[in-house]
Amino acid sequence: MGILMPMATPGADPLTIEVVELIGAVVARYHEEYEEAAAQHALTGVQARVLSLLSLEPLPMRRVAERLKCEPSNITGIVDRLEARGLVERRPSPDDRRVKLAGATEEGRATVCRLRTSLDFAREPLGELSTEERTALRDLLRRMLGTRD
Amino acid sequence: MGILMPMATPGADPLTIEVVELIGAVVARYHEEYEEAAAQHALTGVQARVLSLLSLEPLPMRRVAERLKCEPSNITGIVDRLEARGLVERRPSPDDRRVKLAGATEEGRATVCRLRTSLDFAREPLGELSTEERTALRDLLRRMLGTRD
DNA sequence: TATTGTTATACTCTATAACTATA
DNA sequence: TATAGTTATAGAGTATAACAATA
Repeated sequence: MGILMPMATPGADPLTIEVVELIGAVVARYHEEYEEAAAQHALTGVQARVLSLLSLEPLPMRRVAERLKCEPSNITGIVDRLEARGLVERRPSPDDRRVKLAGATEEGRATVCRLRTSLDFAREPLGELSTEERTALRDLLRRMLGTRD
Repeated sequence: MGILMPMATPGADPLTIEVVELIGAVVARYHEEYEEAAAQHALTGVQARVLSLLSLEPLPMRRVAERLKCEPSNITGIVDRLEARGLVERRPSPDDRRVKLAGATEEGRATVCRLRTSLDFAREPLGELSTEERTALRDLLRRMLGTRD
């Protein structure tokens, strides 16, 4: 665990540097908490990610790879391991017999629910902020990410 | 690549949910850009992280493991690979002959400099924000993270 | 005895390339 | 021929357990 990086930015003003460092801290915390929550259910971070994705709706393997930004060949093994534990099922697509749709089972969806409960990143640190502050944070993050709205 | 997670938070209000999603987007972007910048220098994310760490000051292997929040046995291989490329050196500690200090070489530090230049996460999206907005963002992130200051 | 770094082992994730079955 | 999923392979990161050297 732990793939994060504290990298000062040369040429930037101290304020920008501090903001970048704070974002790094948020990223680190987000990851740690996610991996921990996943581990509590004997899942890796990637497995938890795929399971959450498939709990919303069944997806062709290829789509899962796109979402994860990895090669399709990798999805085979990840879904294999989830399927072996009864959390995910593969079924052929009615439209195209080449396609397999992967979807969460009942138990898979239940696991995702418990996973969400473990993941207190949302409630805990954000709990410090008032509604006005959350709104301000939302607007700043939107602008940072170039979200049009 | 890609270990990130879009997880709605049940029970939370829409504003909180959106903020969590935005943070998820920032985390995803941060990771992608970091991995990309590392790959441009034929480094993995973890290697770039360790190299940056050691470019500041030499550290005992054990300390590197603590910073990365992983088992010390893993650091051996990571430093081996960096050392094989001449980016890092091991030398015995003068204080304790059990300890090995890992430090970046001249070339290692040069690589870290180039890495930083590639990593435009700081300048680009933050460039959208005025000084006042950056200050506001800094204060909100500080409060979120419980930074005392 | 305890600690530091290493080795050995096994598992997961990753990219690449080749294969199969469909289209 | 093109596409979806798989298999095979190799490399990297990870945790666990056992080991040598040193404290």
